[in-house]
Amino acid sequence: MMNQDILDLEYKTLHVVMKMELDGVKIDVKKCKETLKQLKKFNEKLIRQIQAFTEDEINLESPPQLNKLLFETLQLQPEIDKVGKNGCYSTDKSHLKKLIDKHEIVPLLLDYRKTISLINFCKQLQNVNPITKRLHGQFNQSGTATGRFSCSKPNLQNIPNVKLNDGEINELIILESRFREMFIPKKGCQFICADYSQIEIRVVTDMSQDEYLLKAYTTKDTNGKNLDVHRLTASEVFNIKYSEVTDEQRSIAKSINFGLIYGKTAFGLSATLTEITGKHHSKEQAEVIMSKYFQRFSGVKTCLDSLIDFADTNGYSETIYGRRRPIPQLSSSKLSERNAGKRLAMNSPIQGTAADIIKMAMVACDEQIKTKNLKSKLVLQVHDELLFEVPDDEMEVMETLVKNTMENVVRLSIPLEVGLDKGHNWAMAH
DNA sequence: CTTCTCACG
DNA sequence: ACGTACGTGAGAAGG
Repeated sequence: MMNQDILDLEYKTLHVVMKMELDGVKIDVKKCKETLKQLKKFNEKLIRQIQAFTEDEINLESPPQLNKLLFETLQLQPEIDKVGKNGCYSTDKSHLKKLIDKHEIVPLLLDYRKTISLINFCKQLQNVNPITKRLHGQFNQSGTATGRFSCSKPNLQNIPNVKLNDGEINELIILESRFREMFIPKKGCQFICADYSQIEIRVVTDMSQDEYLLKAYTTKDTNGKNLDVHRLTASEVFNIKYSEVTDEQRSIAKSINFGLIYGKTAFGLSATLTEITGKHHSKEQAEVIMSKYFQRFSGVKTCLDSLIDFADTNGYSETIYGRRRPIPQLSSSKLSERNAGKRLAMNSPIQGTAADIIKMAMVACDEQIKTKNLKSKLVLQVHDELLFEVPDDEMEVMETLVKNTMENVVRLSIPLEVGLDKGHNWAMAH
């Protein structure tokens, strides 16, 4: 039986979600069509270039046919890779990237894949409702294992999110960066986009009461700004001064911090290290870093262990607010299944608590908007982010309302921080 | 119906 | 010895 608090939360959320679906979101269909045209042109060119390497036409969507082309006709070496269930070498992005210098067809294939994916996004975004002229995705409130939403028809939670660097010249990346620009507020309105900063790591901090994580979120640096968790992690793990952490070290620390949320192993970390640094890292090297991490962040270690213990004795995991997820894998006779169960036992309370918090925030924002008689509307939720369509004359009130409501909807032992952005499209570029 | 690939958090 | 990072949805191919 579900915890009554969570049940109440779901009932309140239901109402908010219903309005969000009915209101929908406005799409710049013109921009979408123009982008589609350019993508199709780009795609046709790529097909011509790729087919130049093949005798007879092959279907690029077919992994077996692509395998034949790459590893038989063109004689590429599939690098130490294992075969999948169909006896194929994987040709996904990460594997193709390793072959990028081996043959000129590889970058073409990568671009081809991207254009196909972007073309499909274009097609989906044009399906606006003929009456409302807006796009009404379905935010599925029940069904996920952790308490998150999912979204379908179309899925509005996986729209490409690419920020352009200055001087970017890659045409595909530029096209990709347009997708969030296609989401626009109705006339007389702007968007406010509010996202929780590192909410999952903050949840871990609260659950673990880890000394160093608490320090990261409660002390300020010399400029009066909050410490950067990843930088602090790097300085602890690599035994260096906070101010002397390099970008690469910070990046490694970041992948440790996110990895721990998923129950990453030394094997997985070694692969990440190899990718980040471009130099091979063994499992043993990764183990040294991991043990150093858990030695310093011993509160995190204790916390993760007790999450596993809890799920082991109860058969389910639980968020701070009492949302449960059954984890039958923990009693499996197969070790690999039990290990998978342990990862779920660590991850689910963390991801689930974050999901609980943003649901509470959605309800609280909705109540505030109602009592203040505002016309602002919630139009999208993307796990740790809320997008509001706000009339110009409500901008000022809404900015403080949204930020304060989200940051104070629950009281953890460290502050929750919300980043706020506003603009005339979802990309907030200008 | 399953597998692969790719987009998001 | 075992397999190796969690949670989603969409589209295409192949059995």
